[in-house]
Amino acid sequence: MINLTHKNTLIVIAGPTGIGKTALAIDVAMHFNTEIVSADSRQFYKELKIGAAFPNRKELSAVKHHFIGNLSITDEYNVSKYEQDALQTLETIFTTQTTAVLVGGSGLYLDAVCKGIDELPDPDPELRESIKTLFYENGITALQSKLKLLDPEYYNQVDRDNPKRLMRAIEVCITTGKTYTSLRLSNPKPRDFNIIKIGLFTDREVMYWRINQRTDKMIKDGLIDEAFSLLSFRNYNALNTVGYKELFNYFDKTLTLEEAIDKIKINTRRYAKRQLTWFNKDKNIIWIDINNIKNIYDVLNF
RNA sequence: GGCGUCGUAGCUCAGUUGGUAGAGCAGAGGACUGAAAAUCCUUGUGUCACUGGUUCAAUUCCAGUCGAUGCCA
Repeated sequence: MINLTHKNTLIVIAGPTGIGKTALAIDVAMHFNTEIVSADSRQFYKELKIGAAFPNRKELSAVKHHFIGNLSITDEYNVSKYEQDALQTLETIFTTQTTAVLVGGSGLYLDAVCKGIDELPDPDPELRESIKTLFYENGITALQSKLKLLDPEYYNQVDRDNPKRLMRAIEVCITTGKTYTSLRLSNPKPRDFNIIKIGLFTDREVMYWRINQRTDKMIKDGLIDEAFSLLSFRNYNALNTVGYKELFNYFDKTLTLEEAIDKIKINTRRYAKRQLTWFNKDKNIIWIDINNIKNIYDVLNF
């Protein structure tokens, strides 16, 4: 049992994909008669209903959800915008409620709400293009030597073979005229609500079995048609997503349908593992076995 | 039934002119600040099918057995 002050409370529900976060969030939100804020970086996009495992119609009508299908795949969006949007939504919810539910599998997005992220510039599309061009034409070593000049300290810390991170750091240095290191403070921002973090887990075997089942169900529910209808948008970041990229390869005939489905399962498992790596680092998470899910109300009995 | 080919890591296979073996994939672990379902890093001991024989030494050569597969009947 957790002793809380008079402040409002945010109940965070985290965990790997397919573990049952959606159903639990709805249960908890109904219990507290409140609303749900989603922190799933793919459920934002209204075109990804099947592949991003949207809550179904019944679930959506049972509890008010925020950030489900609120964007289009062609929209530009990022964690920083999400942080602002989510905080504003929470503020609104807290005008009438003392409790709110935040649920999702995107660790970075969850953290953005819970502790904020540093003040950094949004990407400048033109600059980003030119840095990409540098990379495509001259390779990773060009990025490395550029970053070494701009921010030797960060250069010594980054995973230097990771083009995305090198590019972002270079981009920040150029647009601000400062080093990325000097801006990357990792200072948690104070929030004026209490946070209780719940993590859902189960045996690895069961988790993988659930993922496989869910993938097969998505296919049955029409994932192939959904992906096919989005084929012409494949270059948008929102479609660099498990479930779609593999089916695009099937449409390209570089994979058979069976291979594509297997690949979706494999990539989903890996995604789940990466999520666990992220969440396991967070010592504030109270872990609950999905077989004893009702225990959550002992934890939340405040 | 005869002849041939194959049987090595969870899977697909490489290799050892005889000194007990290595890739890809899968799996495992990790990182993570405006692309995050993204991106990146680390990680390979297994009765070399079984039983005998030759040999200082066999997964490797020989014989037999079993299993797979192809061709002929």
